[in-house]
Amino acid sequence: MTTADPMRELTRGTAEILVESELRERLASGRRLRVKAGFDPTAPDLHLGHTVLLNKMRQFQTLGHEVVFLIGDFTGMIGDPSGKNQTRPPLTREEVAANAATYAEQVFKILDPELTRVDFNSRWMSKMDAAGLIQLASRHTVARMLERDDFRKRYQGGQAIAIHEFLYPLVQGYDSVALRADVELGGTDQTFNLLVGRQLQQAWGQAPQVVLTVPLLEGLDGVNKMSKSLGNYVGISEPPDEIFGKLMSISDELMWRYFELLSFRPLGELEALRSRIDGGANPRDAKFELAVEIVDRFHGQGAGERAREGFVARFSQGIQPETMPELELEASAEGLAIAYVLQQAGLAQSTSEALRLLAQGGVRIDGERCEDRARVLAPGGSHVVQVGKRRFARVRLRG
RNA sequence: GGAGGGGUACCCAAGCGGUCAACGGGGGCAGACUGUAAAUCUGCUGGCUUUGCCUUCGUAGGUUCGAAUCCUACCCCCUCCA
Repeated sequence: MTTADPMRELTRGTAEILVESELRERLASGRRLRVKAGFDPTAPDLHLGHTVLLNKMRQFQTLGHEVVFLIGDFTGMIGDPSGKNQTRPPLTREEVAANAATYAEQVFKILDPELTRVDFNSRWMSKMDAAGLIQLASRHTVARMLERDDFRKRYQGGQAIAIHEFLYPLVQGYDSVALRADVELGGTDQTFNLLVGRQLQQAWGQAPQVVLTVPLLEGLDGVNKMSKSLGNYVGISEPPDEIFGKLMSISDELMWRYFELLSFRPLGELEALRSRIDGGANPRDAKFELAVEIVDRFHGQGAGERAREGFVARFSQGIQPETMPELELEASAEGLAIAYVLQQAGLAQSTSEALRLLAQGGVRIDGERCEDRARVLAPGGSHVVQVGKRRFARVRLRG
């Protein structure tokens, strides 16, 4: 990343920068900027989609700016009953602390701990009294609140909007006032809230923060946003082989999107890589580079290369992986039916499904395809069972 | 308050007394082809002690030899009128 034109990298993969000229001015001032991003205090289990924002924070750190990782514990301790989350139970102080620790563990694989300030908005919000809150509320209008898409739809649709729901954007915006933020980062779904911050800062006589939003990362299917519930995600705590394998399964098109949003490699390098592929090089090798980089990031230097070697051995040469889930089953004298074993190993949801997989040739035992639904594994043995191309388990039969 | 339409497997959506574990599409899984790509093609897609049995079509009852299909009550959703 060159310091010659930081804007080029900072603009990379952004959805919107409001206002871009202001960002240029602040960067040009040479001042160390305070960059803020807010996070839910609920238990985090981060996937690559979340890291798009973290990567952007990291870029600012690399350029020498101060990054504030703000945990919205104040609202979390009250409990937010709004919107879809019908009843989100309030978090205790201990839970917030525990979640913050979990965040730190994951987040510092990307962010530089030395340059990150972890803060909690309860630090100032818990001190604000009713008068202060009303004063805060007086700085914003109902009409502007109703500009927010979901509020507007609910209002027009005759659905209830509780007063306190208006207070959340205000609190979030006030965080920027309290921190005197120069820049706030967030997902595109946060645009409205981030803009409230701008407005409130002006009301408090501060220069309004620059708002920079990043897009929601597409999941492995390349269509929907990455989310745990859709199952199209790569968790940053997953084992190296898993992360590597998942990344290898994405389409070539999506690969470039991931390079843009997830890779730390400078844009110039990516352009060079792209032209090599356009010139006829195997896109798979580019995908290797992406996967190695990502695995290294979360499992340490060298882990990516080991995952790549394992991957090549397994899929290009058909060798079994070294590590796989293991389990031990109690077997009777006559042994255990293969369908039952598959189900117990978690390779099939039910014995019916296991039988279907057998019929379709999707099952291998110790590397040999098995289509015999009546196959029985004898007690005392140990076998590697496999479903499809990438799901394995080592099963020992006690008996 | 009145009139009408609808609730079917992960999602959409047929079926309207037996041949329905339920057409078709999507999604998912497996196979072929590959670069474990994509696209394409093929098969599968409720459960089980699996050549048979058990449980599913909003909920609870009922009619019938037999119901997702008919009847009754109830719950929920949508549209129109007031």
